[in-house]
Amino acid sequence: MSSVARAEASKSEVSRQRILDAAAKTFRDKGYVATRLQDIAEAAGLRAGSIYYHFASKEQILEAVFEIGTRRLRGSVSDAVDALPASATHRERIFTAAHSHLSTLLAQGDYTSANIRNFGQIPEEIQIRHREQRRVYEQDWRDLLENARAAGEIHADADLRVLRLFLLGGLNWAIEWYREGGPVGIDAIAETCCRSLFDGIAG
Amino acid sequence: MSSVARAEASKSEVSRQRILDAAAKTFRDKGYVATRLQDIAEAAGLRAGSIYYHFASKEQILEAVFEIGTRRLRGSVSDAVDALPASATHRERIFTAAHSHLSTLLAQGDYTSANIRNFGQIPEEIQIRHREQRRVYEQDWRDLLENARAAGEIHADADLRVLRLFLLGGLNWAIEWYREGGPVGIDAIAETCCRSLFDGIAG
DNA sequence: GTCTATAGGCTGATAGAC
DNA sequence: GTCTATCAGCCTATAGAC
Repeated sequence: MSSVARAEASKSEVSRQRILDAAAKTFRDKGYVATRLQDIAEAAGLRAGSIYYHFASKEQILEAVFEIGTRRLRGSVSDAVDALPASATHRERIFTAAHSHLSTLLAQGDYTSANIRNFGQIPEEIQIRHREQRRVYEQDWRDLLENARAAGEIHADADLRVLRLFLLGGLNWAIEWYREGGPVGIDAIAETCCRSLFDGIAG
Repeated sequence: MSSVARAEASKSEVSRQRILDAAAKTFRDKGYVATRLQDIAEAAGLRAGSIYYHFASKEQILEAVFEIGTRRLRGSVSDAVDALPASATHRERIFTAAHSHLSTLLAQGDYTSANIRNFGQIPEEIQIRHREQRRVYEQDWRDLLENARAAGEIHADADLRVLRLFLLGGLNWAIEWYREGGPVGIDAIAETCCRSLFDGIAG
């Protein structure tokens, strides 16, 4: 009976999800162009031709992965910051946001890191279509930093744009070197980066 | 007469150089896999087939670009730091290194940025072959930071590994957003990042 | 929904003329 | 040294059976 307001996902949705998961992982690891439909199909447990029942083209898979990646990132960070008590300092908010950003990137699936790693090298048309979505997330960060400065928690003459790009860039870069089970955990990275940036490393 | 101890480059060397320049730029912009021999040939002013007089394969072009990229980066940074007076503080050394790193990345050709942008997504075999070269450059940075800490210019309990990866990552990330003639220059970026990291941004 | 089979286009690489 | 011509292989996408 299809009228059960379906409590569980349809077969189609399950496959679609498997394809997206596999694509995100492979895009992240090898890059979009180097990824073959066959790679995605193998990892998703079906044949390459079957993908076209769910997606019209390889590009559409990329766009879906990107869309999910940015949405999840923004969602995680927003949720984490919103969960803080109203009494939280701006510094605490920024730390929480940074931690959530890093955690989403490194531990919560490949959509976000696939997005970040491939964005600069994909066809311009697709970049343009997804730039707006990115801008929204960046705006969240602008607000975080500006509010902190307005409250006097960041000194008045700081260049917030470069600061934002530097902080997020340094965190994003962890994609290139972080390994699960390695010498440093996600908490420690977020902690070190934020504390260093706020308090300085000078002895 | 070929015995003039050749003051100018041979025709072959000129073409080889043109190919490498074109390849570095295209690898940087579109990525290694998405770059066609034809793209390189067009930018270098010859036909795709002619490339094989100079290189045995596309992979060999990549390896040459990588080798040059890392060598130039290390050379620039070393030269800049060595040019400082012996009286320079460790902080000045680190700033100079950061500035030179950034400058090489953003203003001095595409070899270094092609390397940095593609490294994580190329075949593992090539990664391994070039990892040693990278390690040498990273060691330069380890030394810079450790010397600074030993001299008391970085506080004693700092996690230098994460700090190094954070700083270099934040600088490397500028590849993704820096535009020549944009609102912020290279000097300003290096200055903001280093000063923020050393002195902190807390108000 | 997923399969197999294959069309159609592109690209890295080679061969031989000049 | 560089060209043209071409081969061989691969990969996206489609068609039709089940």
